[in-house]
Parts: sequence; structure tokens; C-alpha cells
Amino acid sequence: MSDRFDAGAADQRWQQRWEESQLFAADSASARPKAYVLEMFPYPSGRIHMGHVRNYTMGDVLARYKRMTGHEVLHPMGWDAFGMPAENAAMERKVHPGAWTYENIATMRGQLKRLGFALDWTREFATCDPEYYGHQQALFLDLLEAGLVFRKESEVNWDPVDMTVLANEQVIDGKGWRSGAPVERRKLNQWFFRITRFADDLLDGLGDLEKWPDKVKLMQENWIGKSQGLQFRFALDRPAGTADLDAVEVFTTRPDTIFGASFVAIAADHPLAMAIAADQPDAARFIEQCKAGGTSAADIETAEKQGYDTGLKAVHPFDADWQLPVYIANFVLMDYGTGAVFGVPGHDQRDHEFATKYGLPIQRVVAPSADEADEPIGEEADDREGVAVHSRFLDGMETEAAKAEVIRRAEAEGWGEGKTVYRLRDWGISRQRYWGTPIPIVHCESCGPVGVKREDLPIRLPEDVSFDVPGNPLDRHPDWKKIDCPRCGQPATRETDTLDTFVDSSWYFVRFASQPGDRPFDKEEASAWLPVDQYIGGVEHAILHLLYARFITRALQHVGRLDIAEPFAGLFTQGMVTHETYQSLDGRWLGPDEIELGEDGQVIEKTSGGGVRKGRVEKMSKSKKNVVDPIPIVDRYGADAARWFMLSDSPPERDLEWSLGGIEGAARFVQRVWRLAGSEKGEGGEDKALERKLHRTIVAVGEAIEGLQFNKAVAALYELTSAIEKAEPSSARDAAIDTLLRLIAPMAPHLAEEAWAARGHQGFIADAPWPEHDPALLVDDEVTMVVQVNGKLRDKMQVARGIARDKAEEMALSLPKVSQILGDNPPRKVIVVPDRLVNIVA
RNA sequence: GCGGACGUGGCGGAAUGGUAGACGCUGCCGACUUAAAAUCGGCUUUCCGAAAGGAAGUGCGGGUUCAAGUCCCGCCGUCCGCACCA
Repeated sequence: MSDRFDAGAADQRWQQRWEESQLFAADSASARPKAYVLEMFPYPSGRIHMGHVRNYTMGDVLARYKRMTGHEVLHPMGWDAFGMPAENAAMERKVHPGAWTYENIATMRGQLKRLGFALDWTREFATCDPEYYGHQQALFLDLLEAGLVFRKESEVNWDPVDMTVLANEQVIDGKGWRSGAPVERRKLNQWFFRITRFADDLLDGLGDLEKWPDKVKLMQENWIGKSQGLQFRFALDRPAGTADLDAVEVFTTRPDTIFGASFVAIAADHPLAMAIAADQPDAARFIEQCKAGGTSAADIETAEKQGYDTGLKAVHPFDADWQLPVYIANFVLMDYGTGAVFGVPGHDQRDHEFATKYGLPIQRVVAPSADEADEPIGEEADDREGVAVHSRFLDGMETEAAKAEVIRRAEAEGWGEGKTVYRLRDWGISRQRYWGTPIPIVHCESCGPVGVKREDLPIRLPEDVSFDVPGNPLDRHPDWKKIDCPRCGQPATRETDTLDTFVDSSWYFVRFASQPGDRPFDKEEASAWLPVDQYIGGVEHAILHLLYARFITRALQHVGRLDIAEPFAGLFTQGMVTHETYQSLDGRWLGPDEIELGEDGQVIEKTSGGGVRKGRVEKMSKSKKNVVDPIPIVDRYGADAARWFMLSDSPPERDLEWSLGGIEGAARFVQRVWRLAGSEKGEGGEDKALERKLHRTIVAVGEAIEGLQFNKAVAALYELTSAIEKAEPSSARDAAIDTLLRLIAPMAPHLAEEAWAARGHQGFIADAPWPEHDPALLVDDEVTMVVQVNGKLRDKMQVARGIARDKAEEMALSLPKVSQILGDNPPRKVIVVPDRLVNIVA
């Protein structure tokens, strides 16, 4: 063996051998227990970044570990290939989105292979492959036939200058990112998936997801937002002219605060608002104003609360003489509840701001106790629950009881009813863009929207499109949309909207498991692999992607395509990769390769020698120029060092700060293991202490990998490596080295294979069984017990394991340090935790 | 604005309510070397002390407990998501 591990040569050698032997191709028919390990597939943006390296390294360690523990492993890779960046590239660089995307895929595939991931490349696909999106169109038709797809009006961000629909991220401070024009909200007829039909089911299903992080389940629960409340009608004292507008229907989750109401507010696009606008020009103007700005919730809710007093009065349901002003308000959403609310400024912060602005009464109607009924409401609303006060017949009732009582009376008197509502809205899937899956619908004047014939799938995107002007190229294509109606044969037009790319990523994991040519997937084969045992990706996907994938899985079950409800049995959300940022003194962002350490230790800009301000540690991003490209790192230090660093130190769920020192440390460790593997062999001899350490490490590393706590596995392996280095040559030490190689094989596979072969073993270490541990070697005969006085550490003692309580107490009390502190006073109390500590309370 | 998390040495972090700082990085000292690199050994929370030893200490302020980084309440700060970014 040579002195230094040649990472470049070893990486290449083993990657080639793995590929030649098709080692990581998954066999659906295998009799071994199956394990499906999946990382969120990447968007082919151009080059892989550190976040990808971290994500795929974690999954790779688990996949390789599962393989060594006797599983048939499915660990596939593909491309989430539709989306806006390809269209932006087309506009900026005059390249076709498809050409741009497939070039990026080719580059990134090579980069991933360079890292030596144990991936089954035979199952690779891109969502922009017509084969894939054709199957997706078939699934769309299934859902359409099952009544899970419908059409309705909904708002989009409209750029009035570019005459195009904008994504939320393209709206910056209420203006279009290219044109700079103030954005408007505009209504379009669009397609939706009826996800709300599964709202309860998606909520209940969270309860069974034991291997999901609680925080993600909680976020989904809040997103679905199931709440019980009261829906009721406020009579309007002056009918607005038409018979059906003599009442306004509101929904509230706090019916107990009904006596604290001081106004009624309706959405700007509420039918009543429309009716009022018809004869009040000021109202019409206000409604126009409300349409300014983007559609995102953050935009709407951080905007200043504004209202327009319609002059109408709503009659309080419990008191015919009590009238509330009716406002049109910019913060009430038509999509949630009934599009109308009553405002209780005492107990809702938004209502409080509104009431303060318009001089409306603020009355306390809930208090921590009846004694505090007259505590004034201060600068902020009091949103705690308690007992009802100043609320007539509700006075003294607990919040929950008061809610029930109001609902009971409303139902008895016939003006309202208890109702369950969800915050979750139906999933809008229409996108007015080219680079996505065409929605397989034909619009016919006589038949309406009709699904295309299945034998015509895939409905392909036309190649000859131009991106010279903004807007949807499908819509302006000269003949693509012209087609005869599949039902009546009359001339008709294709739907020119494409599907949200979240649809693409909502079933790709099924296609990985089974990919027949003639249908989306085979139910039996997919069932053999699904659900995914461990899914790994960024926490930024905690709600939308994961909820949509759960929905689609249920929908596919509903239409009989699949027989599981939950796609991902285990979920892990990993943190971001961050790096320091640097700015020149005049404010330009500088990349890590544009700076260096000056003679006096100050950071300076390489080209000018000018001063550099160290900025905060932030997520790697092009705009801050703090991106480190993984590939030069891999070329310089080897794939294993890069992988090892990604797993070291930082807990995987937290952010990882990239550092040069860190990668060098990892590379040093790779060399240490290599030297150890080539070190002098011993003849015979036991080494009990080393064996103990070894077997504890086997347990620790296995548990750490199963729990995805790779930083702990790394720490345990450092300890074991040091212990072996310090041990005298012996056969026990040689065995420990072979075991160490198997333990690091999932994390540093090239090093492990190279050293395994150099030590004379046959076959791939990737195929070697995971080491077994001997339980007898895990426990020591002696333990250290801590002796505390009043909870403070004063001494320690070595005792036999399993020592009796009274014996431990006696020993502790006889320690000189203890008696010195206690003096002549007998201890008041002694707490003994077996084998751990004695705490003496003086 | 709403929802969710996180906060421990110079740095990344470890710690079933039971020895705070494992392991790694950095730095310093030493060995090897003509020299350097590589490698190996030691030290590295702060304060007081020559040492032995002592005191303080897990964002801030309270609380529960024999015992709190860990549990509870209230703040502060940072990050993620908010439905057309992926």
C-alpha cells in the first residue's frame, strides 16, 4: 500500500466498477426486505450546489447502510425539470427551454456521479420527458373523471405593462420584476384539484406518521386549519336593492365574542360589495384600490388595514336595536369562510387596528376571570381564552361553553348553524406558461371543456415557440391549439395552460418504483416498494410539496391506481448550507475566491487590495456571491472528504456552515484511516479495552445512521480511530481495522473499497454485511458515580456496577470532601440514582 | 401580519431532568526534520490562585425540582414557510 490515499484514482476506479457490475440497480422481484430511500429530486438549474451534496450524501449513507444490513435498496435519481428558470433562460439567451434543461441535466448527472452516490441510474427520468408527462396527463384524466378536478375563477398577479401573469416571487414590493409596473390582481378562469375533499383525511393521516418530525406535522395541521365555528346571517337594516342582498352571511371561530362585535367587514370582491359599488362610485373606487398589489398572503396581511364604510347597518342577532356598521375591508379574503366577518377589536389584533383607525368601540368581552371584567383593553387586543364578561346571558361562562351556547341558540332560533371550516383551499394548478405539462383538455363551444382521448396522449409541447414577448407561447402559437372536439368532432381549441410543477413532483416517487411503458406505473410493483421508507429534503418543502404529494397519493388510491394513502413513511428535513458573506467597503458582494488574508491578518480584496467587510453567515446564493462550487472541492480533496465533511459536526437538521478548515480536517481523516489500514499487522493477542470500544462504536454508529444523526456517527468513528491508533499491534487490532472500514463504508465508500481490497478482501465492501456487536462487551464492571452536595459536584467514586443504594450512600458520606462540607450536621436527605450519582441535601 | 423552529467556549457542536463543553476546527507549546510540509504528543470556557483548589457559566428575566442546557411562564434575537420559486 502506498503512503498516501490517492482519492482521484480511487474515486474513478470504484465508480467505474460499481457501474460495470450494476451494483445499485434495484430488483423489484428480490426476496430481500425492501428499503426505499429517496432524496427530493433536484431542479436542473445548471450545476449542483452544496445543498445537493449534503442532501444526497445523507440519503446515500442510509442507502448503503441498508444495503449492508441485508436490504434490497431502491435509491433512484431524476429531475424536476419543468419550471420558470428554463423560460427565463430562453428569454435572456435565446435557447430553447428543452435544450437548456437537458444540457443542465447532462452536466449535473456527471457531477452527481463524481460524488460516488449509490444510485440506481437505470430508473432515471426527467419530468419534462414526454413519456413522463404523458402518463401524468393520464392521471389528470383519472382525477377529472373522478370529479377531483374543477374550474373556477381565481386571482393572479397581473403585470399591466408586460401583459403577463407573474409568480409571487416575481412581484417585488408590489411591482413587476421586469417592467417595474405596479401589479394588479386579476381574475382568471383556472383549473383546480379538489384537495379540500381530503382535508379531514390529510389531517387524520398525520397521526400515523410516526417517523415524521413533529414540527412538520404541526405546520401541516395548522395549514389545513380545521376549525369549528358559527356561520350565521346578519340582517341588513336597509336592503341594498335586491332581495338576496338583505343579509350578509359571516363565519366566526369565536362566537363567544359576539357581544364584543363593533363592525362587520366584507371582502372587496364579495357580491354585496359589488352590488354596493354599482350605485356608490366611492365604493367602486375603494374596491379598485384593493386590487392593487400582489396576491400573496404576506403582501395582503402586512398591508395597512383599510376599510370603506358602506353606510349599511347589520342588525345584531341577539338585539334588534343594536346596529353594526358594514365596511368593505382589504384584509378580508373571499376564499376563506364566507368572505365576511364581524370584528371584535377587544380580542383580535387585526380588528383592534381597524377599530382604532376608524374610531369604533373596543369592548372587553373575555377576561381571565369575572373579577377582571372591567380591565381596559390596552394598545393590543387580548386574544386569550377565559370567561365571558359584558356578554349578557353568556356572562361567567368559560370560552368553550360560551361558544357552544351561542351556536345552540343560533340553531334553535334559526339564524345560524355550527360549521366546520378549513383554512386549506383547493389547489390551483393552472399556469399560463409554456414549460410545463400541457393540461389535456379541449374547449368546445358546444360541449364545454372535454378531456382529450387517452390514445392521443401524450399531448406534446410544440417545439417551435418563441419567447420574444412575455406571455404564454402556447396561446400565441399559430396552430398548436387548433383541434377538433374529442366528443362532437367540431372545431375546438386546446387548453393552453400548463400544470403547476408541484403536480410533477407529487407522484415521481411512484414512477421510480415502477415504470412500465404503457401506463404510469404498475400497482403491484409500486406496492412492493412504497411507501418511501426514508424521504429526505429541505424543510422549505414542509407544507406545499409534502401536502400535495400526500393528496395525490390519496387521489390515486381513490381512483384505484394505488393502494396506499401515505407516500412517505419516514421524513427528514435537512438544514441549509451557509457561508460567510463578504462585501467590499463600497458595498459590492465578493465571492470567497475574490478575497484573501492580507499580511496583517485583515481580509482584503485580491484584485485591489482594498478592505473587506465580513458579512453575516447566510444561505449560499448567487446574489450574495457566497456560493462554493462542490466540484472543484471534490477534484482537490476527493469525493470521500467532501462527503465526510458534509456529515461532520453540524446536526443534519440544522444549517451547516461551509469552511475550508472543515474540508481539510475531513481530508486529513481520510488519510489517517488509510495509514491505519496499511499499518503493521499484529500476531495473536487480545485487547479487551479496544474490543469494548469497537463494539460500542458498532452500536453507536448503527443507531446514529438509523436516526440520521450523522454527526454523532462521525464523532464515534473519530474516537474509534484514535483508539485503534493508540493500541498495540495484535490480531484484535487488525480485526478492529477491518470492522472500522465497514463502519465508514457508507460515508467514505471509495476509501473503504480501496482499503478493503488492499487488505486482501474479496468482493465489494458495499456488499459486505454490517458488523454485528457482542452485547457482553457493551457494559463495564465498574462505573463512576458522581457525588453531589446540594446539587453541586464535589467528588466522584469508582464503584462496582449495580452497587446497592445504601452501600453507595455510605461510601459517599464517608468521603473526606463530603464530611468536610457537612461538618457535624447529619444530612437532611440523600438521593441515590443507581450507578449514576449520590446527591446529599445538607 | 399569521404559522413553525432555533439560541451552549474563539468556531461547528455533544449532553434518557443526574459529571456542561464529547468529537472536530482554530490557536499555542513540544517532538521529528538541515529546513519546511506531513505526522505524532500536550494544552485550549471565563475569572481568582504559584499550585492545590475555588467561584461563575448554556440569549435575557422569573418559576418548578434534591438536581434544569433540558420542564413551565414572559421577553429578546435569528432563520424557514405563507398557496404562481423550486
